[in-house]
Amino acid sequence: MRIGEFAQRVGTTSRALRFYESQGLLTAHRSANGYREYDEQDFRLVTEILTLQAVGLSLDDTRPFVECLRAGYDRGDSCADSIEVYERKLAEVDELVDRLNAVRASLRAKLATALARHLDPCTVKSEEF
Amino acid sequence: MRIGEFAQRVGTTSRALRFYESQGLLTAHRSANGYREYDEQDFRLVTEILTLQAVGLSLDDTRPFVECLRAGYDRGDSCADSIEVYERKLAEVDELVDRLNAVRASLRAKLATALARHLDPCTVKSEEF
DNA sequence: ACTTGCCTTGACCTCGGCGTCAACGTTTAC
DNA sequence: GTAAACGTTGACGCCGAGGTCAAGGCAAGT
Repeated sequence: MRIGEFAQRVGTTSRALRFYESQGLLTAHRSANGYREYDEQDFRLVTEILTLQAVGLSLDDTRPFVECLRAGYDRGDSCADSIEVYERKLAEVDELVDRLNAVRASLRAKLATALARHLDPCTVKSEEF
Repeated sequence: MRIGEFAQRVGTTSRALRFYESQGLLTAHRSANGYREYDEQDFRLVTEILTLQAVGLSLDDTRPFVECLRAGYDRGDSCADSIEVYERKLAEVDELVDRLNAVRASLRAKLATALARHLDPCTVKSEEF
């Protein structure tokens, strides 16, 4: 199958597929005229990439999963490197959520104080922050 | 005070100050030789910018706050536009936290499944995902 | 006079993940 | 035969918030 139809079936664009290839994630076969040809295996690789991106992994983070599939495992996360990425990413997300919760609290406090001051500019003056 | 010392005192860099000026957030006075001069008012403006950036506001989002201060209010969030930014940003953060929590759950599930499979490849086979 | 250290503007670099365009070759339908 | 609709590579654009030169102007100490 050629790149355009393949891209549509797998749910991405030709440009993205060429980009993944330029990053070394894919290695497309070429037909006689130089056109890229994609098969079932490529479908699994690209699906893995897109699924992982959807949960926030960077392209580079998907590399171990893709290599794991290419090594013959039936799942991208059957290899130790992939597990490590899961764990690292999970820690990153945890930390980000914590930071964002702090930010949220801070924003709520600022908003509440500003609104209070807006409603009653005199009584709130000296106790803020 | 000139830009270098001012930057150091307020806790940023000369480059950042020039950038804020290029974005229309600051309007520095110039001394006879063309050097920028900063005063107490600038200190308050820049402090406001940095404080808001620290809680995740974009530079552009700090604009209403800065304008509010320049309009003579003693707080950057004394104006309606600033309050709106608080509310919008708070909603954004809320949504982001929700999304990240979903991502975290998904990652945890993937990790748990992959680890289980790793430990015991046979029993887990048909119940995953 | 000379060096050092500040200042000025302008312009390009960074990062991720492609989008978009240019200029050209191939396949396919009419 | 020819035009539409594919494909190819290469190169530049985008987003935010500045970093990092480069080339030159000023001020001050020795």
